[in-house]
This record gives sequence, structure tokens and C-alpha cells, in this order.
Amino acid sequence: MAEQAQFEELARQLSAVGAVKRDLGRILPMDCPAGSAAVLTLLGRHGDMRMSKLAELLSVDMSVTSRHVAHVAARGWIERHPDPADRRSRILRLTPAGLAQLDELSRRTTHLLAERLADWSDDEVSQLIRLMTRLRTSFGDCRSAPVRLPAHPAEDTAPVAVQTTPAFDETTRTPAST
Amino acid sequence: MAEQAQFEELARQLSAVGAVKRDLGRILPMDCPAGSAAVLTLLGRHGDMRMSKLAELLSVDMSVTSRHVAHVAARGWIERHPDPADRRSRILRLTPAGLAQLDELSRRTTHLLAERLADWSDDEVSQLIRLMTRLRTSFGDCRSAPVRLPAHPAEDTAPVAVQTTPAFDETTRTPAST
DNA sequence: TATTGTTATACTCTATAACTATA
DNA sequence: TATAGTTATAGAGTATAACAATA
Repeated sequence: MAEQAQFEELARQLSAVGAVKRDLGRILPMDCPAGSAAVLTLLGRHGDMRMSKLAELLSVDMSVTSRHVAHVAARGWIERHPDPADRRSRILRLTPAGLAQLDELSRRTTHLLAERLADWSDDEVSQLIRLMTRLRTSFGDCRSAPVRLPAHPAEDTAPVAVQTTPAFDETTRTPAST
Repeated sequence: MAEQAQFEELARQLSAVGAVKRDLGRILPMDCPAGSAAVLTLLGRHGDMRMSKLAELLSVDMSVTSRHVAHVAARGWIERHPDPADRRSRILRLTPAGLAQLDELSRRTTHLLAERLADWSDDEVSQLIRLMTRLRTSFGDCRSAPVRLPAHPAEDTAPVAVQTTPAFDETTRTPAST
């Protein structure tokens, strides 16, 4: 277990890493903001999936996912096919144009990183990736921890398995006349 | 130098770490959003400074800094004193109420991190801090590259920061970038 | 004329709530 | 009744540009 001063410093670095993210965002194509890029990247990495799965991988609300997906679909980078097994669902799939866009994103991003991290060793980059991944796991697991998953692992392979089963839905307290 | 696949993965992790930041943001007091928290944290760590210096440490435009500072000042957490040496400038200083608020922020943040990272070793946290700090430096240096730092480069868990000028030099006239 | 800081405007990202259509 | 997804609305963060005051 680490000390308090370390946690304060870690919080500071987490806040500050936003500057790096903004730098990466600045090199994106005009019509492909970070949210769209994330959608394309995850579809490219994990293959076809439904909205709810994508929302889980993005760690954002499905309403947010829906907006990003609509933006990406409007540009022809993905298609939304109805799921024959559950017609409420829509299966997302990269189009050839989407693959091309994804290639362009990858090209720009890796170019910038290669330039900025020119003096990093292969091992250092791996270390950072490993620790950031673990950080995300340490946080993300709490969203599925108290939930007892049913026997069937749903579909596909779940790398993080955050299958949020709404165990507590107490957000409907009062209509709250806004 | 790392490979392309590593850079793609790093970009993915940088994008995904936003979820952790949002989790941290959710435990902040109602009237103290992340931008305000960052202002208080940096003033607590680096001491009194002017707007432009704070903007540099935040790595955001001064217009953004101005908004955050106005929010924080309106709640009495900082004071803005005119700089006698340059009356265009305003020196920012934490008030006792600001210090109290900063303590509360630190308490909440470290509590959440200690909970989530309970199974992390002291050394792992240090590694992550070190690598994130270096990442920020590798990116931020392009903004302050032409600046020559004085003999003492600060060590250990130092402010890191972009620090284009020594802290004791008040009349910053370095063109920086922009 | 250049710099410090503020304000106005616009855009992105996010969450909540209300809604639909299926299940 | 419950779930998958959409849309409307609101709030926070950021950048650009126009502006004020001072250097």
C-alpha cells in the first residue's frame, strides 16, 4: 500500500495527463473528434459489437455512445445492422471507409508519439502501458464487483467484463420538476 | 525506440484513462469542479503565482485559466493581488478557506485512490507516477524547449512542470511559444 | 507596439431524464 | 415490467478572437 503523498502526486499526474490527450486530439482530422476516434479504434480492436458493449468499453453512458456512433455512422465509417437475435439491438461494424479512417488515425497518432517519445526505450513504453492498464482495471472492476454475473458470459470475449447489471436504480426518486 | 503497435496501445490507454479521471471528478464537492481543484492544487504546491504562470502549469490557454480562477476567487478560496512590479499582472494566493478546501480535496482523492489501489505496492505507484511525469515532460518540453534551466534541476518527486523560468524570476519575458 | 488578463462565442464531451421499440 | 437504444437538455472544459489596461 502506498502513502498519502504518493496518491496526491498520482492524482496530480492524472489531472495533468489531460494536456497530452489534448495534444493528441489536435492532430485528428477535422471531422473526426476524439469521441469518434475512440469508437473506430475500439471497433477495430474488438470487432463488431452492440451499442451497450461499446458503451462499456468506452466507460461512458450509452447516451454518449449513441451520439458518437451517430456521428461516425453519418460519415459512413460504420454501419448499424439490426441484431436478428434481439431486434432492440444494433450491431456496429466498420466499413471499408471506416477502416481507412482508422488507418489514418493510427498513422497520425503513432507518428506524433514516435516523435515525442523518441528517447523512450521499448521497455519504458511497455511499463507505462502496463501500469495504465492496471490502473484502469483497478478502477473499472469496482463497477462490476458487487454484481454477480449469471453463468453465461453473454457474448463475445469480455476483456474487462464490466457487464453492468443495474442492481441499484434509485435515480428515480422524484420527477424533480426542473 | 518503441514499435508502432506499442504507440497504438499507448494512445488507447491514454484515451481510456479518462474514465479514471471522471471517477475522481465524481467525488469532488459540488461547487468545486475539476478545473477549480487543479487551480487550488497547483497554488498549494507551487505557491503564489501570476495568471500566466498558472496557465502554463495547467497547460491550457490563459482564457481558460481566467475562468477557473474567477470561479475559485468567487468562492473566496484565493485572492488576486495586483503585482506592484507590473500592474497588468495579478498575483494569485490561497486564502485560509482555500487551504481548507484543498485539504478536503486531498482527503477525498487520496481516500478513493487508497481504496481502489489497495493492492498496489508502493513501488508500482511510484513507477506510474514517474512514467506519467516523464510522458508529460516529453510532450511539454516542446513548449519550453528553447529555455535553459538553471543549475539545479530539482529532483525526486519534483514539480516536474513546464517551468520555463525560475520561480524567483517575476518578470517573465520569454517568448515561450504560442 | 507588445503583453497581461478578461470576456464573448463556439465546440466537444459527459450525464440525467424522458421517450420508443422491443423483449 | 424490464431492457436497448435514441434524443433533449444541461453543465463542464477548452480554444479562438476581440477587447481593456498597462508596459
